Amino acid sequence: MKQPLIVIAGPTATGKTKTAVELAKKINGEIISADSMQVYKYMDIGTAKPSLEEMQGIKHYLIDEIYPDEAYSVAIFQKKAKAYMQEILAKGKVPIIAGGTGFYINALVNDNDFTETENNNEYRNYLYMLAEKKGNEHIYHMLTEIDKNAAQKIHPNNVKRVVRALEYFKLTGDLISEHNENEKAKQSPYNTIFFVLDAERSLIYDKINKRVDEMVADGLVDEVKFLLDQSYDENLLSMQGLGYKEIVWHLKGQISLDESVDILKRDTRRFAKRQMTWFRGQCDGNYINLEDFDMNYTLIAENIQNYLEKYGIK
RNA sequence: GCCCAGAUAGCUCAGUCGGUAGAGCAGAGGACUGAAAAUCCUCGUGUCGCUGGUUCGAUUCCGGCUCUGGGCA
Repeated sequence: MKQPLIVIAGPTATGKTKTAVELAKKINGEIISADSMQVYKYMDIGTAKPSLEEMQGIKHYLIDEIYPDEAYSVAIFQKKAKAYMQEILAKGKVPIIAGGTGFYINALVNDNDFTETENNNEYRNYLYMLAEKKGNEHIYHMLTEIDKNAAQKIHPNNVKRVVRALEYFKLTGDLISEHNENEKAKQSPYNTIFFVLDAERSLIYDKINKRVDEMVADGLVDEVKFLLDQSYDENLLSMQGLGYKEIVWHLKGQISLDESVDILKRDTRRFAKRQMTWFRGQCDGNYINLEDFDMNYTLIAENIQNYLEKYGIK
């Protein structure tokens, strides 16, 4: 019997956190965050991190886990999330995965293999330099010679992925295309029950626009200023998050606050769209339309609970 | 009231020396397997303000009207 795994996903600003908390209260659960930005300490407003009140006494994992200059990745997420799942189960509670980073969720659900390798930033930087100097086609051609199948799937302009494919070969001696195929063919070790929060596009965009305004009113600019004052560099991965890079531009005097807010709204809308594409294409989820429940998260959680009971999961 | 300029894609505008039109932005769709809030790919038909006229044919020329700027009174 496979272990059940409850996932609550959906685009940004749809209320994943609220839903997860309400559900946790009902089924004696604890929440593991699948979010690539809420892991960072000090980054609260811009990541829409739940406050202690909003957590309502439910324990959350992988929130405020690391400092903004520490490394984080799918592999780290997966490793930690798996450990926390066991911890929660050992307590006799139910782990609930909640978050918007689809890539992370997939890695966990499918238990993808991330064999340990050393960091090799030198080679990575070398490849970037090559792309810069000789053009994207140059490193793409290198990939064609090593791993034709991978090259076929990656667009030459997608330098990031071309570099990763080359790097993967350098580090492991294996072809990334083979690795990916093997991982895709794998059966998930879990009995995953996947819920995707959803709503009319215009409604989600509306919520995003409002939420960004609220973030600014709540002191987003000061939060970014604080991070910079703590000498967290603007080039850090964490500082590339939505709401951080845009405000940095403003603080550096490149654009007005209004402009940065408009760009932030737009980029967040685009992000939500990408999330929806991901969930649509990658995940076999049960869609929950917020409007069907009048945005009432207690009702939504109840609905999820009923579903779980119906299928004998909890 | 008079004069001038404009009225074209959701927005800002280009253009058609008369043969029903195109950029940027916004937006839409997709990819993704150790950076993923990242990275990358694809997508442009709209009563050319309304209404008469000239013409084989008008968004394009001419007249009138409406609206919006600016100027003069």
